[in-house]
Amino acid sequence: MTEKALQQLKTAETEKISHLDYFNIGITVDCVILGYEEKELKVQLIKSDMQEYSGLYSLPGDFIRPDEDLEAASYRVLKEKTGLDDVYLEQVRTFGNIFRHPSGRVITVAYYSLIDIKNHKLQTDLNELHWHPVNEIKKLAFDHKLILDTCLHRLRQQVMEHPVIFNLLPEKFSLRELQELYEAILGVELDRRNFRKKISIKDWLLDIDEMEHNVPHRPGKLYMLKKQFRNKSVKTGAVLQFA
Amino acid sequence: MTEKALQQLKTAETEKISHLDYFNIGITVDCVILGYEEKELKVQLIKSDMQEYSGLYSLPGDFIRPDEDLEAASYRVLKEKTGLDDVYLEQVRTFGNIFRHPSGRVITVAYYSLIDIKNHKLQTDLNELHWHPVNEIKKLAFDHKLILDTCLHRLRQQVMEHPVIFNLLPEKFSLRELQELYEAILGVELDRRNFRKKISIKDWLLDIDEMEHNVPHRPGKLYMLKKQFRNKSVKTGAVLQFA
DNA sequence: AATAAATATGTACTTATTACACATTAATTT
DNA sequence: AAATTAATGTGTAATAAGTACATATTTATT
Repeated sequence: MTEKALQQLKTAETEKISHLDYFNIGITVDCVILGYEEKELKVQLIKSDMQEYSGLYSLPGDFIRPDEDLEAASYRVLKEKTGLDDVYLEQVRTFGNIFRHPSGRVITVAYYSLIDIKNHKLQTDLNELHWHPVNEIKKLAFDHKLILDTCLHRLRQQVMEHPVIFNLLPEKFSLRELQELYEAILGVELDRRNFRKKISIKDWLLDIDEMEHNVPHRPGKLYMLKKQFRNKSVKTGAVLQFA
Repeated sequence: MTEKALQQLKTAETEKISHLDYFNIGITVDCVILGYEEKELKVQLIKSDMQEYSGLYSLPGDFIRPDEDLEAASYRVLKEKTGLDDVYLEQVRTFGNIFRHPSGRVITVAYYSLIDIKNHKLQTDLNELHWHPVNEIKKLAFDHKLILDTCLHRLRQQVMEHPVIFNLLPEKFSLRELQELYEAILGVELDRRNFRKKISIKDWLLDIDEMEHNVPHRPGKLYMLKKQFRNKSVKTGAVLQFA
């Protein structure tokens, strides 16, 4: 923003556009909270109780407080809705069409978060949020279907380049579980041998010399993500990548 | 955003957080306007006239008007600053740290734009913006260095996957010019033969059977980008890519 | 006419991707 | 206890993509 714009603002009360008008835009964060269960990618949704969208679900979100960073606002929403605070979270895009919200001008910054549904700290009873398989979602309140699709698109990009997918799995997992998760996110079938070769080349995994338990077939080996690849955000330091 | 948040807002005047507080956040767009000239990537900057940042340059930007879409706001800034309106423009990220702006709480949505410096419609005399080679920029006002770096990082990603780079070139260009542009953006040297092979495989270019003029060496052939690859935004339809 | 500087082009080598089959192990069934 | 089932675990050949590298050609300049 230029000084010119600020001057405009400071003297705005004497002009047509009033000072207040510039601040008459609400700004929120919306969170696409993703989990993985029963070979499906799922998202937390709440039933919209706005008349305009009765019967439709919407994404959890809230206004950004004037004394709160963007990331702090989305972490707060996450903590309120899931009880979790040490989670992967990434900004995706800001949505600001004039008529996107029936109650007035509201611009929203969309984040997506990846959590382990089996995390024992996860509390789903804090509110009226429930898991919904993303593939079954046809329509959402507001522009939330667009927001969801944009986040899923970004997730698919990230997954091909960075080890972010592990945030959706328990600490220990088998190669089969990992492959099924890739397949669920990318919507493709992968060849087991080629998949294992590719993962092996990445050198992300630690063989912890344990086996699966309670599976109705021959148990597979368990692995963990090496510590140096654990990420709570891809963006951390990312702008320095080419510096 | 949930209905609960709206309820909170509607009844806010009876509570500690006043209704006005929620709207007491300014929201702007900032534009990283990029061009290419003399084998260098350049960005349009204006000298900051804020006391806090005297002597430093900053990115062009402005407040979003209450009746204006996000994209409309950034197109408006672009049109005001360059006279151009048919340009490549893409949202990159929203920056909202509490103290990023000395005059108050201002959240900004960053866009980057790619323009052809030799476009005859370009008017650089509309304002006090000037081109600065991005590699020589060490410090900017506000958090604008971070915004610039984030946009450049995104540009480098896009360039590897999509034919966006052509927005920085005149309609007709030689393979040498194209290669030098890739080298400037990616900060690497490329092998001429391998580069040409890769470009040829992409099948982006139309051989228009013309040669360079006024070059102090053997002229090369000129090419154009095929029409179907002309993009004013990578995001157009992108969310449907995996649908 | 000679020189300089850039264009234009192809091949061998290495690395990555894809397609594909069989022996092994543990749980389950008979 | 033996047979069956269902998944794990592994390797190789074929193809495609990426990398390294040199020479003849064309135009402008000297």
